[in-house]
Amino acid sequence: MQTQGKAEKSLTELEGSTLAIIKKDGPCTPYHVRDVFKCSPSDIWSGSAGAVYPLIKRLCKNGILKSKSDSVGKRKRTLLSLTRTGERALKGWLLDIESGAEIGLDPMRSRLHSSTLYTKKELRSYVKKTMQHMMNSIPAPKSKDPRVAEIHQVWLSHRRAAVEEVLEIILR
Amino acid sequence: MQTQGKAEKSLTELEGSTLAIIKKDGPCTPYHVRDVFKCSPSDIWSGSAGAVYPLIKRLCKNGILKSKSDSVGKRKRTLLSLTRTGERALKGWLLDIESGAEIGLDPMRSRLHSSTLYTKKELRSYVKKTMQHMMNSIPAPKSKDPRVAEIHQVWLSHRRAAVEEVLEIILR
DNA sequence: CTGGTCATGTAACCAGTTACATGATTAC
DNA sequence: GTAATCATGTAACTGGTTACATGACCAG
Repeated sequence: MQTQGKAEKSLTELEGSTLAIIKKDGPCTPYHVRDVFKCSPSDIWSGSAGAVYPLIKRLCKNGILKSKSDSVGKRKRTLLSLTRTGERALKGWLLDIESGAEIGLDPMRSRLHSSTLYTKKELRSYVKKTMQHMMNSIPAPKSKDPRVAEIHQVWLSHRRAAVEEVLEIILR
Repeated sequence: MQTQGKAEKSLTELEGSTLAIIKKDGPCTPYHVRDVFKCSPSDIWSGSAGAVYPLIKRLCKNGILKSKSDSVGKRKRTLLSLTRTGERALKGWLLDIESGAEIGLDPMRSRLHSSTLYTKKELRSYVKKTMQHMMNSIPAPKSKDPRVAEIHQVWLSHRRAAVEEVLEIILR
């Protein structure tokens, strides 16, 4: 039983992330939101125009976001911010236990669950190369907050540790 | 430059996982493939009929899978196996470094990148509850191989460790 | 004056979702 | 006999993708 009038179905990951970006980076343009997704370390969200603009239009229509026109010189733009409903929805997303507990998608995990399809040699070499590639080429999300980069590195290290421990189990 | 005649675009995660299932579990039905996805620890793939049957039809048409009719009593079914092309495609997927290095989607990671939107108390409590929920209620993929359950537990523990270390950084 | 960035959007397409529909077989 | 499971599929919908298109502004 919600106290809400409307059905208030909970936000998707893309919607929640979008609201979080807009909340953090103040009134900002859809272009900026796209940019954040484009520079994110995961390639799950391409941040394509065809995804972001319609999404934002939808959120505005649902009263989650409000937009206001602005211009810098002759160049026009739209500044987005959260409505009160939007703030509530974001809070709900941030504190959603079921969703947060979800293990999501990890391509290496999928592959290791099929470890019987590799030879041991193959697997060892594959894991080594892949983890090397990850450490060298997955970019941190760009942020003014210096901790974001640090946190990113911690994530990568833990992922590597997990993969290597699983590899041990498989090979032992 | 491929030695292939056909374009051979690489498999998606769902396609690769599907081939891996069929390869591991011998000639099997689409129904079985669905079942594996339905019981997987991640809810990324629902294993809905509307996803699996068309996917398999597609893979058959592309010469990746071959199907053969079978019946148990009056009940008809289709048994799937990989073609030679399919074996090659699967190998390619299993050994794809770029894809394996991808960090994919992790709902908790997304949220922790927006840690400034929580109060410290809120965040501590959220993480604790969420990790508890994960350890208690994310099912291991069902498999005859006993290591699969063990590996699953290792993954969960590492994920918790990662989340907790990141939390330390945020709160310090 | 050219290339990069800021800025917004659309169109065709694709792959997944939920919900529906059917029917045989097996276990209680 | 009835509920669960095995088995296959479709239809309407949703929400992403790539590719295309336009235009202002700024730095060299």
